[in-house]
Amino acid sequence: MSDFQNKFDLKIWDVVAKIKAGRVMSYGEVARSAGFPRHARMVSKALSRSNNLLPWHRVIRSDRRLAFNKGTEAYKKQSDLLKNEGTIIVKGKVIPLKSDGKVSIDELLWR
DNA sequence: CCCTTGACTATCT
DNA sequence: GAGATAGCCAAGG
Repeated sequence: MSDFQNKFDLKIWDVVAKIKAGRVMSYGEVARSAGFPRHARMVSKALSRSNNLLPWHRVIRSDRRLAFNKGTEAYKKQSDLLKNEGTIIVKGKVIPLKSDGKVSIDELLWR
């Protein structure tokens, strides 16, 4: 394993581990938050290399769609994990929760 | 080295 | 909104 991967993975995993249930972050946001701007694509690799004990399902694309292709097992698994913690998905897009933990009615009606 | 590969993004049509 | 397109950047062949 390269030196880069070692440091990168640790920082990325650290950020992802701190995403609260019901909340999500995009690959780019995670990368920036970890101190690696422009490394969104690397985040996915760091996650695939992880122990799988972290909330990897809370990391989605910047347009709020899941990164996997609809219909795949991975897609189904991720959406299940998200739904299990109260997050809802409408028209393929993850609806963010408000700070009080409830779904914004505006977000719902808007689509 | 050069080329291809992504669990990506921002910016046009 | 759906495509296409051009950046992005470490890894692996």
